[in-house]
Amino acid sequence: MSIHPDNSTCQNCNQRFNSIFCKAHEDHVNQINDQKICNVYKKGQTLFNEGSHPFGVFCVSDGKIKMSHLGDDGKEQIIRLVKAGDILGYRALLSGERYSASAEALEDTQVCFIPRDLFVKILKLDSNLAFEMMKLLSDELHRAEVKLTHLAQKPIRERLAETLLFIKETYGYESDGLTLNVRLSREDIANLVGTATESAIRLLSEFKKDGMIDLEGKKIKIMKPKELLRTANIQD
Amino acid sequence: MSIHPDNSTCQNCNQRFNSIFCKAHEDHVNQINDQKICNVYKKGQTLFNEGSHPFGVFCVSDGKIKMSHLGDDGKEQIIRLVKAGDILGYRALLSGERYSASAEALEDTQVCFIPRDLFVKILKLDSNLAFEMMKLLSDELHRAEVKLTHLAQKPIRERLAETLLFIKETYGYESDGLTLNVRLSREDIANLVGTATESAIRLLSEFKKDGMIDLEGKKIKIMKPKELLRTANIQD
DNA sequence: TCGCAAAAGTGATAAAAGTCATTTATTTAT
DNA sequence: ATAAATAAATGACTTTTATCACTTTTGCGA
Repeated sequence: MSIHPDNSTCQNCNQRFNSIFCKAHEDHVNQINDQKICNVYKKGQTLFNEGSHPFGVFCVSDGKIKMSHLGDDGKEQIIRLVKAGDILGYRALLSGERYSASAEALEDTQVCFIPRDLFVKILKLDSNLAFEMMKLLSDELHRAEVKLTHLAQKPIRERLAETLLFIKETYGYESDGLTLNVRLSREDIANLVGTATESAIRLLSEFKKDGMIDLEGKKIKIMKPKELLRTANIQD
Repeated sequence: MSIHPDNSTCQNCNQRFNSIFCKAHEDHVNQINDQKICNVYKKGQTLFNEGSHPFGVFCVSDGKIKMSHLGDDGKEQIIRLVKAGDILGYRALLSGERYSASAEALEDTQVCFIPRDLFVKILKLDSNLAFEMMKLLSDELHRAEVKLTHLAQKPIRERLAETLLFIKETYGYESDGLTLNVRLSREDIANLVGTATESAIRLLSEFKKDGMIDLEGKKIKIMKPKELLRTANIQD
């Protein structure tokens, strides 16, 4: 992954109008551009760890990241999949707490860091940005509440189908229009669904046998999206 | 429950400095006071229903409310317990969506309604209030993510113990310093834990047999908080 | 205060999901 | 290119939890 020249300033970032900063004042974007620190994280590298202090927020210009909690017995629960245009690290910063989740690159990823003080200052001055932030938090809260309800009430089969569709919504397809545009380990998929790795593996095999998906190593092809949606049994 | 004179204006509301409006500008509080509409909901009455449109936010001056999602098979999942000083209805309003949860009074409850336009206007003008709102949303998001992880990873026994402690944190004790200051049906407790009603009943009996709690109808006494905490097996 | 409906409680059973042990396949590093 | 390490897959078995059917208790309205 190379850093494209046109992507090296916030003003020209191809995620500019795809991000929370879409309605931010131009002056404020310029200030962010002046103070931001860009960085590349290799696949598997950690952006921050549960328990450490937030010094700012991260803005993803390219790549993919997973955010996860570590459960009491050391099992990881993936709580969010991050894509280009997303920001991360804001939850702990706004709560005034340490990070409650860790962030790890799922592939080589390019990220800009915006220092805490600048971000807070602009959030205070720019009510449009503040509103976008509140909307983002509200949407995330909604997602978390729905997931929580499904974890409490739906069987793993339905949750796995839902998770595959969620991955599709988040990262989309490769150019073939079938293959999910991310490589996740079976363990990651299980930690997204909230189940044992073996259970996720078994159900993926079933889905393949039923012809809903196709598996080829870590590639997952969605062959019958409608049947997958029916399997997910989503009402809302 | 009578309406206390000193409680009838926002300025004198005993929840004034216990609420999100603690840092709001005095002018803005006065405006809210002019436009607010106070109301009493009897036990079991509904403030709003999943699927309907939000026209403002509710601010609780006295009483208790449960907020819940209806799962696909009609089973309710309680996602939040609301107490005096809390606001509710902001999630859908800020997302620009319909309510994703219903709110029902757990006892006779006194609530003020703040119209949408006024709330949004003040939120735009008052960056202190906006920050409090962001903090509130971030805290709720954190709670939801932790709960989600525990639903995915912890057995029901631990989740029930955690739920009892959560009820204690939210509503506190009665004057005896032992009895949880709320009456919930076994079904409500099960819907909070995320389990079948029968399972909740069975485990509550076990907790009683172990001497951790005492049960007397809907009264729940916490006899051994430390052992309950140990049973909850909380690391964070 | 009686009678009825709803809630609480209990037991038996079934289903769902997790765990453990082992094999097979795939990466990764040398 | 090959060995070692890691991940995926599979089967047998156990544990957890839900479901169903039923009894008992409680609370509420007529």
